[in-house]
Amino acid sequence: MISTRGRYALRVMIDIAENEDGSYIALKDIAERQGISKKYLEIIVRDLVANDMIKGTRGKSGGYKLVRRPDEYTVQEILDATEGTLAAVACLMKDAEACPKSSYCKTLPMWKEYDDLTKEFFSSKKLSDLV
Amino acid sequence: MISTRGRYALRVMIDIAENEDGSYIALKDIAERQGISKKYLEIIVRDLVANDMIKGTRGKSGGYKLVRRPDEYTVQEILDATEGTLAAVACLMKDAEACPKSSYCKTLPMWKEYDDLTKEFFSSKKLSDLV
DNA sequence: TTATTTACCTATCGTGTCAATAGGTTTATA
DNA sequence: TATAAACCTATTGACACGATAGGTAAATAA
Repeated sequence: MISTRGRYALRVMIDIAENEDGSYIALKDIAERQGISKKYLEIIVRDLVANDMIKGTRGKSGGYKLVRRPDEYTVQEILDATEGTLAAVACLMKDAEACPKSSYCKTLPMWKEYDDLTKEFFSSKKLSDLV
Repeated sequence: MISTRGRYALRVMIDIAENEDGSYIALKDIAERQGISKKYLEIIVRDLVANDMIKGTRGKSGGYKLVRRPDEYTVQEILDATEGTLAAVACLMKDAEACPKSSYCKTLPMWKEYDDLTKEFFSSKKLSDLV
C-alpha cells in the first residue's frame, strides 16, 4: 500500500507546480494549503531534495522550486524517492536476500508481472497530468 | 505490499490443488512441503475456511480440501480472504472514513485507476494458472 | 472402546515501520 | 542585524506483522 509519504510527496509536487511563479515557495504555505503538518512535510521534502526532484534555498523568501518542467516528472520517480519500496512482494525488493526457491517458485512470475504492470502504470503518469 | 499471509495462502491453495487425490490433505504435510511453520499456517488457513475457499475435517486422516475446481478460483478472491486490504491507498479501503477532500483531490482518480488495474489483474489470474 | 491424529481456538510476544512531534542549528535576505 | 526560512537529530506512540505457545474438540483407525 502506498503510504502517506508517497501521497503527500505527490501533493507537495502538485502544489509547487500550481503555485510556482519564479520565486521559491515556502513549506509553511504548502503545509497550510494542503492541511498537513509542516514538521511532517519536512521529512518528506528532504527525500525529494536528496533525489533531485526539487531544490530548496534558505533564509527569508526562501523555499522550494521544481528543477524541471511538470511534464518531465513521472509519478513513478516521485514515489520512488519517498516510498521505501514499491515492490509488490518482499522477494522483489532491491537488496532482498536471494530466495532459494525462486528458480521453481510457482508464484514469483505472477508477482513479477504485477510489478512490471505497476511500474508501467506509474511511469506513464506525469506530474503535469495531475495539476 | 502483499504480505506473507496472502503469499502463503496462495502457496497453500496451490499445494492442495497439486496433491489432491480425493482424500483430505493434512496441514502438517503442506507445511513440510512448503517449508513454512505449521502453526503460522493455521492462522492463514482459518481465513481460507471462513471465506469458503477450502473446507476442513478433523480427526485421523483429516485435513483440507478444495471446494471448487482450481480454474474456478481467482487469485483476487484468495488474496481478499487473507490480506487485510488490497487497496492501494488508505482512502480506498472499505470502511475508510470519508475524506473531506475527495471531491477535489487531484490524486484520487489516479489511485482509483490503479486500484481497478490491480483488481483486474488478479481477477484474471486463476489458481489453475499457477499449478 | 480407546488411543491417536487432526482441525480448531485463544492468547501472547518481539520487532519494525509508520506517522508525527519536538527542539534545535544554519543560512540567506529584507 | 533581526527575521524567516531550510535543514538536522532525536524521540515518541500506536499498530500491524510474523511467529510461537498451549490448549480443546472431533473423527478415525486399532
